[in-house]
Amino acid sequence: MRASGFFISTLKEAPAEAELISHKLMLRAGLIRRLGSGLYTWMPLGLKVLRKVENIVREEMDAAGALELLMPAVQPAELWRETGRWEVFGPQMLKIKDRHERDFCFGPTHEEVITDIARREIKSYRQLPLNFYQIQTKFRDEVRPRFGVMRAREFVMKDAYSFHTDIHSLEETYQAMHVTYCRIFDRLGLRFRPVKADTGAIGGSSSHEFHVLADSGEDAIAFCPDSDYAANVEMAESLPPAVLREPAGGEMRKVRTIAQKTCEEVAAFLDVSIEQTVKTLAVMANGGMHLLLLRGDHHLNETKARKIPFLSDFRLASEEEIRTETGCLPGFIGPTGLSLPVIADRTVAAMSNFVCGANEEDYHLVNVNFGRDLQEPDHIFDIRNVVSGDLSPDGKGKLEICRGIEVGHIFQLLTKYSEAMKANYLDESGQARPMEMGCYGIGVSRIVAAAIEQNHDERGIIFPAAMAPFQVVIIPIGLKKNAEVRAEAEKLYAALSSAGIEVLLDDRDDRPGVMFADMELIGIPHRVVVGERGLKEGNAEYRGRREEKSVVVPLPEIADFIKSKLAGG
RNA sequence: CGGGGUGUAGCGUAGCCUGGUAGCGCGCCUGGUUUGGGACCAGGAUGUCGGGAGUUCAAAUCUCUCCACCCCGACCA
Repeated sequence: MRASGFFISTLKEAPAEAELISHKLMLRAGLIRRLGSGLYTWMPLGLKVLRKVENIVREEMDAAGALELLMPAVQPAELWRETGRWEVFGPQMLKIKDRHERDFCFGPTHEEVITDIARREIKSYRQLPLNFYQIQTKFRDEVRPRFGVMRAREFVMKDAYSFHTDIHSLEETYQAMHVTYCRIFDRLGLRFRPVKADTGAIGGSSSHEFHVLADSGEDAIAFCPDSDYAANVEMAESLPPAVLREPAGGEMRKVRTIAQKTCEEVAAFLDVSIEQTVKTLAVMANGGMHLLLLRGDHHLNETKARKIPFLSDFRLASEEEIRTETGCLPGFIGPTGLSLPVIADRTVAAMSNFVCGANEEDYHLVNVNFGRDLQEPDHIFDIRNVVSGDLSPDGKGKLEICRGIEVGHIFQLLTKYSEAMKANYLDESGQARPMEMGCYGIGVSRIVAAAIEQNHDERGIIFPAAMAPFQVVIIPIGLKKNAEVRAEAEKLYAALSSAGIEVLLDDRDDRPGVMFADMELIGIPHRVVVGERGLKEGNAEYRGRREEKSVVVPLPEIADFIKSKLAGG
């Protein structure tokens, strides 16, 4: 490709709307342009990158025996009413009406459609297992689209759905998809980690998310450096402390803590560590107030709390409710002297001589102990997020926390959809049985942003080879002025092109600095400069995108030199 | 949806408090000189100052209202 016949549209300054580095770079490099909130055009350059990702996904899915099809983006409401998700999915679904006032949606996902296909087409156990996939545009009316294509409303997704006679077969495909996903992300050159995930509203048993590791990731991941344990922080269990509760020390005392409301403030004010403090959260659930106890530096995990039957409908109590029940303000409440049910986190249950609110404005209690100053907690549960340094649930070390961008998610749906939609097959004995199902998603467009998030420097994008729009750029210096430069650049361009290498000839005849800066911003992995200076000695210059210095290569060798670089040399 | 903020040329922005003929950098166009890290000189084009209403002799500036976008939070197969 010649730059003069292509469309390169770079920006020196990033539009103010972009916050995240990948978003800024994608706009500056001219990969994408925004049309509206969460709506992006993939420009020719960006589309090349997107297609690279799609093709790798396609190749690996095909290799794993999955079959590509393409379902409609627009789906009739009837299907969604069958599974009850027309209402359940909520405002995230873009609902539309056709000219006959019939309800449709722009598909946010395709379980209903594929299950409809399955029930029509699959009759016999002899046809199973099957795994269908598509690469297609989805629309989810996100509460808050942000970060460019990272969390856009319209986006490209690969979604696969498998059908089985039994759970054993489902497990096999699930494992095969797990392996396939690892191969895909490996080929894309990404640093990633599969993590155990909450199965969420979609239901089913097992579920893994695949996260690209990046500081800007939206999800927190707890992982154990000494094993392959990794889980979404929402999901990771915090084990009870390994040490037993220490014996009670001095008398409980009431201390004045004027205007010191948060545990941080109280700890600093009393000059004790925050690990000695207990925070009390008042929640309304099951028709009454409950107190949740957490160590001062820990955070409530709502998902875990909701799994406790009598807290499933909890919400934080209002200031008014707290005042009525405890007689004081939030910030000074504590578990002593109240006849409200107390649910202690496992860590709190093992604490002694702690600091907590006194249920009196501007006062806290110190040296508080269960069994002495108040009764033992009514319930002990794991209700907090794990933090760095916690014991790994697999018993193999301590957890660390990192951030990740979710680029893949695999689920075992079991018969949730096949039962709702009567997708049955006949088994060996002629019995109708619901198919077991699995579902496997990859956020294709998001991968591009995630890759940039993970691979960039102050000059711009550094594309992994597998998704670079071009592998090599030839930059001639003085193209119009110097016939020899032109001839040699063309010769090299022809040689690399005919070798099937994706090469860009920057024939814009701009100043060298402009061409260098553009190509570095765009992130082309390999660069060859052909200029008067080198030609005098019969040389071209090569520089890798990650390298600081150029190397001089004799002209007759440059094509082979590039080929060996592309081969990984 | 709650809280905060922004909207001025393609991009980045000044001006707004204290009302008086809209400015700068980059980009773009023309001509010339340049050509190894985002050139220089000369000339030029581009603005319903987000929309509407109001106050005023006069509104980018003050008031009201609507819209769009961004940030934080809640949400997220």
